[in-house]
Amino acid sequence: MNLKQLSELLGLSQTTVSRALNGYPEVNEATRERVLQAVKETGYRPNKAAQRLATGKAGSIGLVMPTAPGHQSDVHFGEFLAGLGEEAVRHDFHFVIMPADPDDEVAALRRLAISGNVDALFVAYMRAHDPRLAMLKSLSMPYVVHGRSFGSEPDYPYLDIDNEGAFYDATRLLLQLGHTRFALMNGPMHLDFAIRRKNGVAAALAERGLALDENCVSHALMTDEQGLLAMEQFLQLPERPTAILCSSTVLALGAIRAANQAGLRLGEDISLIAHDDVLPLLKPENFSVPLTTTRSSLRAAGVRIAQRLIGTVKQAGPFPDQELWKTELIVRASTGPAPQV
Amino acid sequence: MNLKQLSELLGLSQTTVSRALNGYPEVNEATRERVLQAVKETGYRPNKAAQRLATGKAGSIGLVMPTAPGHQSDVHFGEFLAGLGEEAVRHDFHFVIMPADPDDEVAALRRLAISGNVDALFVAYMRAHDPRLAMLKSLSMPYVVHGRSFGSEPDYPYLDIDNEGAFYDATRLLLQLGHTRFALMNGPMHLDFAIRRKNGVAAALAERGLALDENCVSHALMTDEQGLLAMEQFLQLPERPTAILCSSTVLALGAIRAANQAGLRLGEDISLIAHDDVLPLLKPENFSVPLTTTRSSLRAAGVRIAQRLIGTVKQAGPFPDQELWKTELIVRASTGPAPQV
DNA sequence: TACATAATTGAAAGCGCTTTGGGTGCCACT
DNA sequence: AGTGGCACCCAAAGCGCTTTCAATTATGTA
Repeated sequence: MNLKQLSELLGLSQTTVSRALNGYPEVNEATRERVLQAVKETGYRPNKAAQRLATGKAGSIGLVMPTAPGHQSDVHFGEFLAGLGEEAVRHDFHFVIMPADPDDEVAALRRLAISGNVDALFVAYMRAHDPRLAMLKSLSMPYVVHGRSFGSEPDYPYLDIDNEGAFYDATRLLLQLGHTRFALMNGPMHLDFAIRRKNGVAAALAERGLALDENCVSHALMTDEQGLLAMEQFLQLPERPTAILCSSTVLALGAIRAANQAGLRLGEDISLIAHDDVLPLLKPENFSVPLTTTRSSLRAAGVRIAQRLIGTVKQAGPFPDQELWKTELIVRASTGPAPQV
Repeated sequence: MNLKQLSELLGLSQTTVSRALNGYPEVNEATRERVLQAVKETGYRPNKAAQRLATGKAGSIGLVMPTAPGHQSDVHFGEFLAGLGEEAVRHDFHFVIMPADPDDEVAALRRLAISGNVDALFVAYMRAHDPRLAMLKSLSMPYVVHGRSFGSEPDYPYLDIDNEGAFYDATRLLLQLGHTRFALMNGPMHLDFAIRRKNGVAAALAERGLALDENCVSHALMTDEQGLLAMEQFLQLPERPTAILCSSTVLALGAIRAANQAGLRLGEDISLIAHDDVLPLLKPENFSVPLTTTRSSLRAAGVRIAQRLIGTVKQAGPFPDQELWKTELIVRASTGPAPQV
């Protein structure tokens, strides 16, 4: 069933039927009713490809999903997608997800953009000096970046959390508790958030005349195994750290396992603060020793970015171009006074 | 840059350029080279919407993502998606993901199908007597179901794991270890896999003249919190179970926390077998007491389903219509002999 | 040399929709 | 009666591609 058939069925022109469906004012209410009725009975749905071809709009936002045979799926991705979806469903938008090898992301993004399949783009996993920014700017298609790109002029639309502030605050808390030996369990070094978090820690330490020992910094994929490994290394250091900052609750999972295996009590022998993306699977309050965290909901960020993206496509009013969300510092049992030596 | 511009640039007709690009044999190799060269230089990419309109094919597979403000994102979804993506990227396929309220899934699937945006459909989270099956059959669009629908004639294309067999085997193992009091921590009751797993347990117990006490069966969302709750209830039973079967490692996470809090030693006071979807985040071998599991990779299932879907669209068939994968029973430390009373 | 045949290329129709640029009545006002 | 304005409706062009059908040139064959 297509427009032509439907209009013939109704004895109307395609024009009128199309107008009736799209809410144009110049169609008689009675005929509009008739059309709507016929749509219900026939189950007619406009062909999206044709619609897009004719209007240039498709009601879809595009994103690239990094993937490869060895590539681990990322819980954070799913959670963020849930947020995007929650908002998209309200506007009858859908996603076009282009899987792409992580090495091929710029090209994949470009292909996606000029494929004509999407109205707007979303990009995440930002790196320092991210090459995708230049490409996006050249594209004349709305986009929003999740995160920022260290070293690039911040003149692009983004939503980010205050990573530096979060880790600055967390570090200060630990300093106040008397800790002096710190370790940072971070995400991959090239990622923007990792850089900023490290800077936040360093800044807070510097205020007390302390510095972050490079041996006490790990950069790795945010999996529990990497957390375990990193923690094991930290614990073997001659002056082992008593305060651990952790870029994800996933890493914390492994880190805590390592600490337990070493017979250390969390919140007493060793203190830990993790960043919490509010993953439904890993609630810090459910850890056997509830975790002190810096918190910011990834899902909420997804919702907000979808709002901005869809709003821009629909030309529904101006949105702030740059948003920086503060995180909350939530104190639970995994932090305590530095142990007396 | 579109076909017209490109062909003018080359002094060729759109026909020839199109044919050159799509690998038709009747075009001179020299001109094909010339076209390919121009494509490289200009960065031309065909408009997918137009392509789809003209051919009816779009190189995309569609799926519905259940979502709603309160709806928890599901790690399993992300992992499965990673599998689909791994295969899709090899064929330059993409996904169209339609977020939809869980109550609206049939309609959403229908909308997606007739939107003309996708070449094939994938559906998961199958229920007993699933209403989507009838709809899919009426659609004349390729689809593959992940899982099956209990109570429906199995005449649709699916890939499923042998849930009944898995839990039958697991139960038998525990029986052999001398356990007699069993509990099953299952997924939501209406889901197909939950029904079959329960049947598997019941079948194995029946062989020994045992039955599954309804008080020892929980049906809940597969989150760690629900696992905790369910376990707490089991432990309060007058005759508390010594053998726990768990539909997911996520549930097991909570269950184990509850057991620990009750001072029970896993693999000694209480034995547990969980089904392992091979989530990168939750490796059963990394649990403080490594978990005995029935294993089947969700991601591998994603890859395979993508293969079948894409293969069917590309008519690179034929593919088996029904596939039932056996699971592996992997014994680790969370199972031990039943404690002497 | 003449003619069938193969190898290339093009013109134009069509995919299903939106939208521009007219119509056609009908009414109120001069 | 003539004019302008309104409320409705329609024919047809166009979005960017594929594909049918036809035309042109090159290559053999008798």
